Amino acid sequence: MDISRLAEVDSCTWSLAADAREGRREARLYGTRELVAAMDDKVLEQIGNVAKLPGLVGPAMAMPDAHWGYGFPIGGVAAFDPEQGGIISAGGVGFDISCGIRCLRTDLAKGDILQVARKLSDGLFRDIPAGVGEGGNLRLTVQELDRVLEHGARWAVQEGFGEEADLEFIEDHGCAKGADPTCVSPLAKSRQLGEMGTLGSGNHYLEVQWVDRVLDAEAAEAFGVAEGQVVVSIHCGSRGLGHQIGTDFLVSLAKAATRLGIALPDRELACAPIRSPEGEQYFGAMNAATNCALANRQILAHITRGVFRHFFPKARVETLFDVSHNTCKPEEHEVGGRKRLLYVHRKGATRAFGPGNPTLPARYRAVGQPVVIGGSMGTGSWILAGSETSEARAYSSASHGAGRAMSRNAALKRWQGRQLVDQLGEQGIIIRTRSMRGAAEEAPGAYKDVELVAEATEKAGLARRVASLRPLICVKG
DNA sequence: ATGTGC
Repeated sequence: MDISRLAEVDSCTWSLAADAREGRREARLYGTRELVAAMDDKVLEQIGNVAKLPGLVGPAMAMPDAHWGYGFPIGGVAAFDPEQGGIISAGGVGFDISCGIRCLRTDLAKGDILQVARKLSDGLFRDIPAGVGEGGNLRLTVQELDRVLEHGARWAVQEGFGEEADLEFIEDHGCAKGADPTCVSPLAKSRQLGEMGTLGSGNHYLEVQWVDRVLDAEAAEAFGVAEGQVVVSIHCGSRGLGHQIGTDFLVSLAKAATRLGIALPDRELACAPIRSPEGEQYFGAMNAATNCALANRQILAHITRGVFRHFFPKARVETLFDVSHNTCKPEEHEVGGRKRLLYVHRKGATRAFGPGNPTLPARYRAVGQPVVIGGSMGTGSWILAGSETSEARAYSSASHGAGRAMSRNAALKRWQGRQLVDQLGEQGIIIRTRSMRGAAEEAPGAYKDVELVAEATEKAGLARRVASLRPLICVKG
């Protein structure tokens, strides 16, 4: 991107000035000069378009891992005031509603895994349903699914998938408020009846990792992680249900925008006022999809525990945290000296509440919310903590991953899946997948350097680095 | 992201 159009506010903050004639408010990109300059021009165009939407409060923002998405960039954050005509947008949440990462900490050491790595990868690959259209071991009725959509991970725990103690460490304690299954189409529900407890495809994965380096000893202790310790990260979302809701509401919100005379800078930014029938219906459906994703990750965490217990009967496998990456949440934030209720869209961005936030588990409250930056296949990941400055910087938001640097098609031309899997194997990283095409699309080289993203996230004041993770086993969707 | 794509 041509950064000469941007003002350098500080070394990690780049501003596209408001333009009254174009009806555009400020757009802001966070990241080092190198990361922002390497982003596609489309990121600037898209975040500039978001800055034209009604009821925006503060700048439209892009996180350091941002890249081109549908309407909003992935890595986009924007807050809207419902009392000022603020909108809600399906493109601002993303198709995979509440896609996110469940992070489990174990009391195992890297050496324990190395002794059984191949067999453990067999067990995970056998028991974790993964891949396009891959069904799970559950078949629900519509009535049962409605309970999933209302109660989220709580439903899963009640059904015997996991432990009550997991719920404290899930965003919203495992159940998103405002879910309304009656806003979800029969088609969206039917697509999900056989897909609870499945990983999906694309960038989704389950990874067994070890803690390579601790940078913040106090936060690491609060999070219960230490160097050499093994953790498991499960990255997945709301599967067919969330995708169908996104598809359904793009149409419904576009009609609402036309009816209400909202000028859309891009038709992919279909949206409706938060206080409108279509806006409220999308909010109800989106939260239902969030509960689907939270239940999905809860079931997968339970399956993972089962596989680990087979090899390590006494191992502790506890939920460190579960963060969503694709959400729109009503939150109170201080703007101009007063608290305001805002609907914060985070698309490919993590909520990152800072120290002292009363909704955080007591164990983490003093250090801030755990934030997981998921790396690309076979590279590193990071655990961070929400920082004091995150609220003022980005309504308490941070990066969610390495972020793509190259399209899937470009990656397919450049890499071969089998070769990548073999190369990573030589580095001691076991990749298990049913799709070599998917593996090529997910080539590490098609992503930004996660080290640079994590560093920039900290420098930009969005979250501070706690511990880096290195992969041992990766089950790819 | 996706019973991947009209």
